[in-house]
Amino acid sequence: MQTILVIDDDESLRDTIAILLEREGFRTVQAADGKQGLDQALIAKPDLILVDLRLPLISGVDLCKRLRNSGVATPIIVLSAVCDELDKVLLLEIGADDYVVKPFGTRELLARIRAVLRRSGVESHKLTAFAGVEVDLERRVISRNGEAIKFTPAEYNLLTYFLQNPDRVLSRDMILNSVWGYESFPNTRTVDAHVVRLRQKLEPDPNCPRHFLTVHRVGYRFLP
Amino acid sequence: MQTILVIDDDESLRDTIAILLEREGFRTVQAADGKQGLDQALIAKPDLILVDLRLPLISGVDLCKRLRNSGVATPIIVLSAVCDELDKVLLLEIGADDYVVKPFGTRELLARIRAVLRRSGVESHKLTAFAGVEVDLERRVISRNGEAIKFTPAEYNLLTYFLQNPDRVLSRDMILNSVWGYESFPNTRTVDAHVVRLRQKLEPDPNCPRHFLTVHRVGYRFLP
DNA sequence: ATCGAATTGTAAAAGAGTTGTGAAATCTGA
DNA sequence: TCAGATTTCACAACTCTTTTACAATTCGAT
Repeated sequence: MQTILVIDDDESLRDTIAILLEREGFRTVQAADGKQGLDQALIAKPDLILVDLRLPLISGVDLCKRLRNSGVATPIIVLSAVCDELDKVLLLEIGADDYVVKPFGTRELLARIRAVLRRSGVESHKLTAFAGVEVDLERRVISRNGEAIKFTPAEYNLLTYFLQNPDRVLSRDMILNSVWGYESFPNTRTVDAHVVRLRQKLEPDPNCPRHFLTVHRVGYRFLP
Repeated sequence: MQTILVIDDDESLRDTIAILLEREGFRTVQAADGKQGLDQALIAKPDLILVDLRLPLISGVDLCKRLRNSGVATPIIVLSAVCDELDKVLLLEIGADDYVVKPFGTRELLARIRAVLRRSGVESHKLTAFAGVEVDLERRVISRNGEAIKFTPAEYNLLTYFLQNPDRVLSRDMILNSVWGYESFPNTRTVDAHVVRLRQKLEPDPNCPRHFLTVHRVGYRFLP
């Protein structure tokens, strides 16, 4: 769960934003002035900071500067009541990632938060299975040499199971239990059928598998 | 020359604003109630609308909703006598661009009008969903090749959710939670029904979707 | 080495489940 | 009450999964 720090001296706006964010599954921390904000930014270690430009004690601009100077890389979105005071160049210089002009729509705010989080987040949830083949768990996309390959749900589940258990001998029963669950009871041959399809889609030469190996009389083994 | 429609039941206030605006080089059109206002908004095609919240016949809130629902993207500034009745989030959800609390200074009003006009002009808040289709989050207007398309609230919400989560696999449950909220429990087929309508309205060929893709046994994925 | 029983590879058929969609039922706000 | 929006339903169309059948392979015992 991601935490967002909201720094604004307008309590009702803070609450509105907090409710909105919590409804969307974020955790929120609030601060009413720049000093509190700075403290919370360091203590609560939020994933993103929403900060008003005009703040008591320490202004939003100073807050950004100080955070950046202490090596805090948390993404920051600046809120501002006045369009004109938003010197975009300045904002970027002090290390803000985006800005929103008040009054703003909830959807706009959410969209910007998501965009910034996505940009700043650990760029990509990509996982390299083996030479040329990548699996993007978040997007549920599998690609070879950059080109997406279509997988059915069962194939996808089986592949990710192999990925999570590389280099181990996996019996058909283990595979059935882990991938198909305890509530369905397919034939063990089902596993074979799916492995065949994984090989056809992913092995450079499906006739001579180098990654999805058979372990005779036991099951299979995945070698990255 | 830019035209501004002023909707307020207080005739002397209307006149004051009109004189002020005309002195600044705007053309003005007036309306005394919500019904007239709606008519004028459609007939006079103003560049901006100033509207009081409390109006005879049709309230300011309804007026906004109706305009946005009929695909009118004209920027709207809401006037209100009471600060408290200004639920800012609500205002933005119904598609207002800014608000001014009565009594207001002429300088403030002019500044806000200019700011809104500037924003709505060049730096529009339009977001390109995909080829030919634009979504204006701020005004809740969706258009294809410049022509507005009517969307019901549920359709609009679903679309913006897709827009905010491009290229990700979204399960029906995720969609229900995010778009419908935790308090209603519609059937998962409801999602399908709405996706169908999005496709009918937005896909070049609804029979062969290129943007609203099905992820079998999981949900959907939006591809810009 | 060779045989044969067991195991695995594989295409294709059969089966199960999912999605698309129009229409009906239900809900909701004016 | 009515109109529009939303949700549910029913069934067709479709995709995916599982099974099946048979060929190919493995491997231990002759």
